[in-house]
Amino acid sequence: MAIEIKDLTKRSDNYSQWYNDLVIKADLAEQSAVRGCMVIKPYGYAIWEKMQQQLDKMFKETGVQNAYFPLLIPKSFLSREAEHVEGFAKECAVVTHHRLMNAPDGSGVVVDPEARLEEELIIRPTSETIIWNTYRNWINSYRDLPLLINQWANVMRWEMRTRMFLRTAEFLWQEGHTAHATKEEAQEEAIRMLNVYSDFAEKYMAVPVVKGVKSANERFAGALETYTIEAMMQDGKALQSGTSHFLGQNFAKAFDVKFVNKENTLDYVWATSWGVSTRLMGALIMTHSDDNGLVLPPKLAPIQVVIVPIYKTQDQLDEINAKVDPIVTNLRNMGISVKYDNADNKRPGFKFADYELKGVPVRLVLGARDIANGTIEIMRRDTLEKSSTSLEGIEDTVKNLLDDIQANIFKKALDFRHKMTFKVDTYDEFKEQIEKGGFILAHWDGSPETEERIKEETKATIRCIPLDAEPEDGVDMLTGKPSKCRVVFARNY
RNA sequence: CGGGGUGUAGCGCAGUCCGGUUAGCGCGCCUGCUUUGGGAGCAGGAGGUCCCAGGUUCGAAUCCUGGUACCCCGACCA
Repeated sequence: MAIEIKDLTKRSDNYSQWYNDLVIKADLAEQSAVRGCMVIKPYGYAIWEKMQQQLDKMFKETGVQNAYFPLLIPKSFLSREAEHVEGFAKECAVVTHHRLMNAPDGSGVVVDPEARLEEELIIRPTSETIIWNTYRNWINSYRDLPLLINQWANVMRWEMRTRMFLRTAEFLWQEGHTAHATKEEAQEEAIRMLNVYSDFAEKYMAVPVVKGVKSANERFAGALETYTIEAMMQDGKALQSGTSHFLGQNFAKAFDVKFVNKENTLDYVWATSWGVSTRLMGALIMTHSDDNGLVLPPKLAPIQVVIVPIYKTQDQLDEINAKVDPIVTNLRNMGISVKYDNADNKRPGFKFADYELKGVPVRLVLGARDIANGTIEIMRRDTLEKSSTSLEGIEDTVKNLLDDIQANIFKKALDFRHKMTFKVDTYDEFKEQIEKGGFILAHWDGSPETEERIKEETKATIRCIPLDAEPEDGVDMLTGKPSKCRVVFARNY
């Protein structure tokens, strides 16, 4: 397959264009023919699969099981929970007919007007309603609880403006939906899953996140409490990367899901839902990448090590092949994914640039010069540093380097976030700083009106009230009313 | 739904103002030779409904009318 490689837009010139360019040139995804939708290409999907596998493993370690629910939701389900329908009604795709027919004038195919559905079906924007309608039949007694279910699915939200991975009309995600006997248990579950997400983001994606709780304005439609992990992109904007909701008894009441508790009385169950999406791909790309292309954390890179031979003759290639084969075998036995690219239809310089663009963490280069010296060239993608190292023990060198890169890119991102986080006490300072990007820690009086006004005037919203926020008495920078801790303000994606 | 912009080869574009050879350029693709330690060079070749419909004209990618698609900036949102 031909890959057209041109220079990427520079990050500093136009951050959004750089991002868009990168997604396309690194062969992750492309715009589809369908408005606002995206084709995820094999390389992009391979990264998503690595994410899925790890998340799925982490979910199962907490006792969650996978299941699958229908794509289509009867319209009436959506209106059962008032806030929920209010939150999603404006962005739903609706199925109204079930049949096509040949146009009477022979111009093609038209919708058969006879085939109108009695009740329209909604393409799920999220699955709370259809799942809770199902849970009514699954839950009778406290012995059926907790019910911990996750589904991997696609959902559709008819967004006005879309950006690849960050906001597409259709996206892939997982949504967990749990039912519990007590309020406390459900709240614990919501926090537990938030911690799973933050562990995944920080330990696997190498993306540092702030854990927190959303203000009422930013809360999920139908939730009593929404928890979030917020990451900072390289342009200083925030990206909400995962959410976990404590839903109280709202959905249980809307769908009449009752159980008999230990005291033999009937009660509504307590619920949570939580999800992360292909948006995490956007977070991954925007957090680490540079002007040479993608930088992938070793733990999620589909190819962790690429080996490129340099040769003039077939004899030289044979000799290099013989040296490389055992290295490939040894690395694979260590659980490291390796690509030996000895294709002779591309020159080494092209391969170097191409694998850098694709974010392969470690590159090994072996040529006649190395064979004579018993060395091999090793390059790390995060810093682009090259060095010549002994061929002896190269497997351990690679292993250590992968670990080092994983730690280094996390540290780099965390340092950046610290550098771009500011404490601000006056509204004038706030307005000045928000233009420069970053997270702003400021006091807030807790009222939706104040938040709304700040949003209108500065486009900044409260990303979250950090869970680990230290109590600190202060006053709201706008209203002067008392505040007990600082919250995180930022502009966001 | 407001405000801008663009539809010309697989991709990126010039040409349109001021109508006139066979519609061009770069990248990619195919063939051959030479190359290979940072995105190869040379030679040859293939590839077009100039978004669609109608109009003006001897003649339309170019002018006029209508349509359509997509992109960017806002509002909405993970």
